[in-house]
Amino acid sequence: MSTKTDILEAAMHVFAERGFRGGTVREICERAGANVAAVNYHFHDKSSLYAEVLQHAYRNAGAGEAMPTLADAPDQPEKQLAAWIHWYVRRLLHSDGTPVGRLMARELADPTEALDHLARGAVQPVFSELGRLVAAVAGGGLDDRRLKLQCITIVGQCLVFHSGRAMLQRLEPPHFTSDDAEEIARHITAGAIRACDPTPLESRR
Amino acid sequence: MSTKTDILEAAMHVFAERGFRGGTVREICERAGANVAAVNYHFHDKSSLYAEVLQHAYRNAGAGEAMPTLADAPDQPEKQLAAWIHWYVRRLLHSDGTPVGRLMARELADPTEALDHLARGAVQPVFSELGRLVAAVAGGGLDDRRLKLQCITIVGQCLVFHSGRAMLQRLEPPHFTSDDAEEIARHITAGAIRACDPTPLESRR
Amino acid sequence: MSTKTDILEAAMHVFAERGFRGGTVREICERAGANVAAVNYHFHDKSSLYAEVLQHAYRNAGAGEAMPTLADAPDQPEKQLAAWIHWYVRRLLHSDGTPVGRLMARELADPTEALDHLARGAVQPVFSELGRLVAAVAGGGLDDRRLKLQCITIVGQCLVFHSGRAMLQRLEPPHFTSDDAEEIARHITAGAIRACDPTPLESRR
Amino acid sequence: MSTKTDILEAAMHVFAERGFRGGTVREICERAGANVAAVNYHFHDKSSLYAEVLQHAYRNAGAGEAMPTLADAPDQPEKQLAAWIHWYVRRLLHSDGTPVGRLMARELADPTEALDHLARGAVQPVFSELGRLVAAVAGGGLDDRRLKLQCITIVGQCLVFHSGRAMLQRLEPPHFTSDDAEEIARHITAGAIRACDPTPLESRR
DNA sequence: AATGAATGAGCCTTCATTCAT
DNA sequence: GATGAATGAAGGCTCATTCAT
Repeated sequence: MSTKTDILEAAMHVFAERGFRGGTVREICERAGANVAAVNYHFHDKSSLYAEVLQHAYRNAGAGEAMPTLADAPDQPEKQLAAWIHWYVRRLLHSDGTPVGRLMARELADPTEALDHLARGAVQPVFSELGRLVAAVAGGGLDDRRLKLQCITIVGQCLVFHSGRAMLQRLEPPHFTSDDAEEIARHITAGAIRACDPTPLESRR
Repeated sequence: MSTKTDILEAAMHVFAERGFRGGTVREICERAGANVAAVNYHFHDKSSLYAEVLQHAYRNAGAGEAMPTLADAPDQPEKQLAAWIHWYVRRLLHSDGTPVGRLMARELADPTEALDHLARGAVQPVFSELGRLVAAVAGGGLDDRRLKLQCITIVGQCLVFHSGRAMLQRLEPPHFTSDDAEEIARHITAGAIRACDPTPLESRR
Repeated sequence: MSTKTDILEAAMHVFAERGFRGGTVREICERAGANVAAVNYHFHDKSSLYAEVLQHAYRNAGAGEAMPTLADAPDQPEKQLAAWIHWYVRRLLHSDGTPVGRLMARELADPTEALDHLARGAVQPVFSELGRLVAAVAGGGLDDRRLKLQCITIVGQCLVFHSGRAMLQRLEPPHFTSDDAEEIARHITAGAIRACDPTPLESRR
Repeated sequence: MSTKTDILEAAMHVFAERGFRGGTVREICERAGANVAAVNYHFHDKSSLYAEVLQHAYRNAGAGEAMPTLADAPDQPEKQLAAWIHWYVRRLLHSDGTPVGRLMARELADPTEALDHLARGAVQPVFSELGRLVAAVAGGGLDDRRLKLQCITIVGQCLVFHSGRAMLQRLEPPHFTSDDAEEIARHITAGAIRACDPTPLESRR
């Protein structure tokens, strides 16, 4: 049983680094210390292996740290939202263990059927929790549509530091790295809390 | 001269649909009605063709509309920032004809050397203009680092509606489409302008 | 294991007939009854296959007979030198089976990196033995430089009957063939022994 | 008419350096400052160009220095033979102008129909002269067959320093170069004169 | 349960040649 | 007389997959 797991682990890294097409069965098997035919033997297909890799990666993704929820401190929504954003940014930038981020980015650029499972299984709960937190911070001042917009833009602000990494490195010589996770999180949190202020823009003047 | 353009156009679509590795020279040439050797003759390389496709796509993306700049109305920075964001979101979501978005997403997920040229040549000026606009709106109230953070998060909020498209479709049944460009742009603009307010968060309470 | 040998054998003939550039992997594999990918699998490269072919051919050339050495009869250097020359000429002209001669001639006319290996691995020991024989016949009467000159010219006299074959056929209607190996060897030997005589040319008159 | 000559000249060098198969029409035309189609326009074929190149090369080959003949000094055959050998070695090693030697070596390793013309037109007269010189030195002491053997081995000794160049460089660190032409020629001459001595080998002891 | 050998499809590229101008 | 654009055939190589063991 060790061989199968070894291949899964090796494939995760290879696919993350080179993509589905770029990663070769030979490299995966070499890295796993297995035979070239092992992939076809254990997973029938390169595609099937890839699907299992995505599942495996997502299952092991949240292993590191528990997601902060509103339920943890129902009376301190702003603090919890800040904690959530910080947690999310850290998760994106510190890709120490499993390279979920890269796999995810590739999957978004070139969706396969594996994305469906991921959406429902792994992303949905995280996104729902963000919805609850934002709603609590806004205190009911946002309708459903604006609430969703707000959640998406928060996620977008976090994601850009990961998915736009390659471009940022080429754009801003003193670009942001994983060391700046806290600064980034504070910036996004501040913007998010202000945006939840139901007061219309004009009346603030 | 038509053959070269035909190949460029065909390659743009093929690369957008299948990626650099997945797209084959044969398919490109077939689509362009040219010989397999034509790519080599006109572009020397598959890689070089890809690089030119990226440049071509990015340049022709905003071909319809000129980018709003601060210089167009120096005394109305907020209006110009709003215009810029609207322009940028529209550009991302209305990919009529040229599939810039997919090309860029793929390139970011799996950078090739073509990204270097693109960053310096085409992206930098757009990003710089955003910096000028945000600085003007903030009225000097932001230091350099916070200015950059703000620019990146604005771009991130726009991008997520495009790059996260595949996920949003699977997450929110009434998801946002290109028809909602204006609503999205308004939301992002509002947040951006509030974030430029130099008043500390606490004092507003 | 048969496939690998089959390919080696087929490649030897194809390369001998068409040269390294002219011989195609496809033709080799067809001749060996193997798949096109077999070359890559067993030899990694067309070049590597070529290198192995050269070694294989040179090694199997003298397979029938062992090279005569001075050590075989230390007190009869002239007889051993004669034997060596006879052996060498026969080896060149009787290319039964392995076409070493053509391979070598091509390689010399258009050296590849395979020549380096060949020189150090296979040719050096043969040439060194000739040096020992000539030195013994000369009885110490030749300095190092003249010794080397003598060895090279002996080899040259043998080689010309093979490498110049194509020209000799066109020059001398009753040209020399492999049947004349013994006569040729005797002629060269006689010249070589006279040349080893340390007496200056003039004093013999 | 300049273009045609330019191509001929360029092709001569390219073919000498890379061989017939290795040299590309494109490189030749580039070097000649002509269009890619020029070769086919002026010579119809790559093969036809090659044939004309060989002819051209041989015609210009002896341009440098006149061949020493017996007729120049009928009473000093040894001196003339020495001069002839020296002339021949120099011609082989000093490939300053036209690279005839390399073209010839390639042609020998892989004969085309062009070799027939060369044999009769350029090589035959040179070889015949050598025959006359050797016969004169031997003073009638050699039968026809031994005479021919002797001529061939003389040529072989000269040739090996050119055709075996690549191997000699890899075999003897202080190998012989074109600077050593005179030393080489003296060595070969000495051997040749001794070999012409009709006295049987045994009687010299 | 697992493997080393072997396969066939397909890819990028090169090259001599042709053709309209 | 000469050329730039375009072609088609072929070549080396890679890769996922299969098969006998």
